[in-house]
Amino acid sequence: MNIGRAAVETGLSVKTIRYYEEIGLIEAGRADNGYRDFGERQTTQLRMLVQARHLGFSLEECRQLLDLDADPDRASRDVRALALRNLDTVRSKIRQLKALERELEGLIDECHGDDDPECAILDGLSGSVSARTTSDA
Amino acid sequence: MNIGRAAVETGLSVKTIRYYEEIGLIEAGRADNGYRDFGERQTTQLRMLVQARHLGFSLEECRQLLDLDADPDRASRDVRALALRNLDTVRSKIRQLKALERELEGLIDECHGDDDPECAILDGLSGSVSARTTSDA
DNA sequence: CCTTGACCTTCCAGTTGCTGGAGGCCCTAC
DNA sequence: GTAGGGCCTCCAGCAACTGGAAGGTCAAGG
Repeated sequence: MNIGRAAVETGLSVKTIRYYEEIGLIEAGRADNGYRDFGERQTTQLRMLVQARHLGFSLEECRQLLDLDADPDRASRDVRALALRNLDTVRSKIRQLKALERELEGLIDECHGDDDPECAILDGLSGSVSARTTSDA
Repeated sequence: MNIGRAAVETGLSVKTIRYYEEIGLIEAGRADNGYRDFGERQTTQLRMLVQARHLGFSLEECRQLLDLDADPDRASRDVRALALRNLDTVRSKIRQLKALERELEGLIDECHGDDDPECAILDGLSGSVSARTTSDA
C-alpha cells in the first residue's frame, strides 16, 4: 500500500510517516515508480508508533520499543523498564506542573482583575513580592 | 552593565539574553565598543522573564506581560486574563499527563517484567489487546 | 490522445526556546 | 606584548514535526 493509504490506516500524516522513515524508525519498500510501499509489518510498526507516542514515549524510546518488539529473544523486563522510565518522566512532569498550578493560582488570587493598573501578578513577576514568598516557603 | 553581569544578576545565560534581544523581547543599549549595555529597567524585565517563563508562560505571552507591565494605563483584568489562560493550559496538560499515567500504569501492571519475551506492553502497543489472554475477560 | 486532478517524490524552510561553536574584536593585567 | 577573558556576529542543531515549492506518476473523462 502507498503512503497515503498507510496514513489513513494508521492515523498518521503522510509527512510524519516520511519523517519516521527518514530518521530510520521504519523502513519502507519502494515500488517501480519510486513510491513507498508499506506492508503488514510496516503498518503494525506505524500503529505501535502512534500508540507509543500517544503514551508519551520519545521517538528515541519508540525506536527502542520497536527494536525490542522485533527481537524474539527480548526479555519483557526490558520493555517494562522502558515503560517505567517513561512513567517516571510523566510523573515528574505532573509534579512540576502542579507546582506551577499552585503558584499561578496564588498570584491570580491576589490580583483584583479590574480596571486598575495595580496588579499583584506583575508585582509578583518583577520579584517585588512573590519572589520571596515562593522561594523561602 | 554588560551582558555577562546581567546574566549573573538574572540567572539567565548570556546566550538566552542575546536571544531575547534578537526576538525583540527586550532592548539593550550599546556601549561605544559595541557591547550591549543593560540598565535597571532591562534587568527588571529580564527578571520578569525568568519568573514568567518559570511559571510556564510562552515567550509570546511573556511579550504581552512585558507590554502590560510597561503600560501605565493597563487594567489588571488583562494581566489576570493572561494568567488564567496560562493556568488553563497548565491544567489541561496535567489532565493529559494523568491520563497517560493511568494508561501506562495499566500496561505496566500487566507486564510480567521477566526473562520471557511475551510482553503485555508490546501487545498493548501493537493494538492486539491480548492483555486478557491470561487474566480477566 | 490529452488533459485534469489527485497522489507521489525530493528538498528547503519554519516552528519553540534556546544552546553550542567558529572566527574575530576588545580589554585588562602582567 | 601577549595571555586570558569577555564580548561580538553568524551558522548549525536539538525534538518532532509541518508546510510549501517544483516536479514525476497515475487513473479517469472528454
